[in-house]
Amino acid sequence: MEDIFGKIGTTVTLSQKIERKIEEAIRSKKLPLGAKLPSEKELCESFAVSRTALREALRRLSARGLIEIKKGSGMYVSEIKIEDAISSLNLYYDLKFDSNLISHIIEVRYLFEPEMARMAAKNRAEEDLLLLSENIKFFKQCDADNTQLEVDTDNKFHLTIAKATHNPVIILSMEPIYSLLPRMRDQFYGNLSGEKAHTIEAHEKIYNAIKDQDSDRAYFEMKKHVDRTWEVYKKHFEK
Amino acid sequence: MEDIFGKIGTTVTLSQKIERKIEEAIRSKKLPLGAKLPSEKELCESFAVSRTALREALRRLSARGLIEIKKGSGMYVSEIKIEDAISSLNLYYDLKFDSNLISHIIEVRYLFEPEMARMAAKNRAEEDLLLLSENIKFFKQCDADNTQLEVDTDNKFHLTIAKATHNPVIILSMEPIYSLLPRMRDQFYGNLSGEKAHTIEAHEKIYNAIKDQDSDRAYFEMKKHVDRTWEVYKKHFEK
DNA sequence: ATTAGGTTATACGTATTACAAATTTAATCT
DNA sequence: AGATTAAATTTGTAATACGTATAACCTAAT
Repeated sequence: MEDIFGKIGTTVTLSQKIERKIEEAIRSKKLPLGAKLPSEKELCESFAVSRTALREALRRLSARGLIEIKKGSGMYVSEIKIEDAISSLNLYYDLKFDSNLISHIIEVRYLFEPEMARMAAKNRAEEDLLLLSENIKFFKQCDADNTQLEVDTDNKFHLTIAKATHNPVIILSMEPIYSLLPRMRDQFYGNLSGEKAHTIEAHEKIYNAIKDQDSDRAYFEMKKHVDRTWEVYKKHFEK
Repeated sequence: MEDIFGKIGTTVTLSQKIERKIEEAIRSKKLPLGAKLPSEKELCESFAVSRTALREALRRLSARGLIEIKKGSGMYVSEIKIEDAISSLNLYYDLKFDSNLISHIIEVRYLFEPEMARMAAKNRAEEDLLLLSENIKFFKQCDADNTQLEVDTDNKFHLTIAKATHNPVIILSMEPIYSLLPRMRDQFYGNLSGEKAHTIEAHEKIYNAIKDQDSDRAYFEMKKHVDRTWEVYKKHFEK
């Protein structure tokens, strides 16, 4: 097929082209982490573009976390922070947030948390145990009227277990999900108050299994726990 | 705590302030999805800033996928695409990619895929079955020399199962992981050739279980499959 | 009445120039 | 040598101008 009349007006703007070029240099490690980019003036000359177009490209790159711009100093290749990596995902969930998404999130927890507890039992460090036990203690003496704090503490318990897997991929994958749970508080966690005693007991059993590095028991106890949470959720949702 | 000597030179640039203001308007739905933003000229007047600062803010927002800018037409609140949401995560993984990350990814698959197969068996549609069966057929008649294609096809099989759960949260969480697997091809999947017969058999068993909506069998067959993959990986890695 | 064609107003893309503000570097002084 | 000051460098903001894409409107020919 001859490409005589191929597209001309692809409307890929100049600043986007510049953005891609610099991004490619970073991805290919030609610009290693922490490296200082040439100044705006030099880059303008290299690319033969105006400062306007160049700067708009740089703004995009900094918005995505690839570079850090320091006034008066220069521009540096930045290590993408975890917050940057998941902020887009968080924003996505934030805008898509509705009851449908809630049930999907509950479902994911129901599905994955037992396996995560299993891995946490294998890989947990002393530090994780400390965090978990402190969390339980705090949860116990938590003001019963402060539902919000209770739910957040509960949520943190589960997130701590995710982190105790010491698998960064799991942590990154699950973090956006847990950061969404506080938003679900008002939606249905209101009737959690009657569950407090059970929650404490369940958390303690899970904690002990993880402490003993008993993977199967950690799995089993967590499964029991999320199964019950699931029931509570369903019951509440039927109203 | 008195904030007498709080930071002054936080160097929050003007364009960042503008960015936040517009972002907040979008998050709070004051600017609903698809809404047309005021023109640059009007926004400049509203915020009382120069076009330069405003445009740099807009570039950031568009880089993050919150708005879409159409030359000659205007700027519109954009539905954040899934690709936008996970592109940051992909970039993060891309830059962090090393043998350590590989083993963590394998571990995550090992951990979650059986449960995902279980859910897929429950929720799969006819369309999913078609995709899976076509994938298996394609894999069978795949040129044995073309390792790359084989691995990608294998990868796609598992991604299709993730999608067959019909849980968008799972899909979003797992997509970045699967998009990383092709990069692992050259690292260790080279010795997969001897596994082709087994892989086909395993995939068929998994497919049949999902087709029959036999959740437990889907879980079991998938677990057997990933366990073996794990063994192959470990064996290869010991070399 | 419909449609092809052109006109015009609007809106975003790029370029240029100028100056402000923060930082770094170099020079100067003690 | 160390501290202080001055100069140079670098990014941030502003203002103006022109290019180019889009959409709405108008006109004339079919």
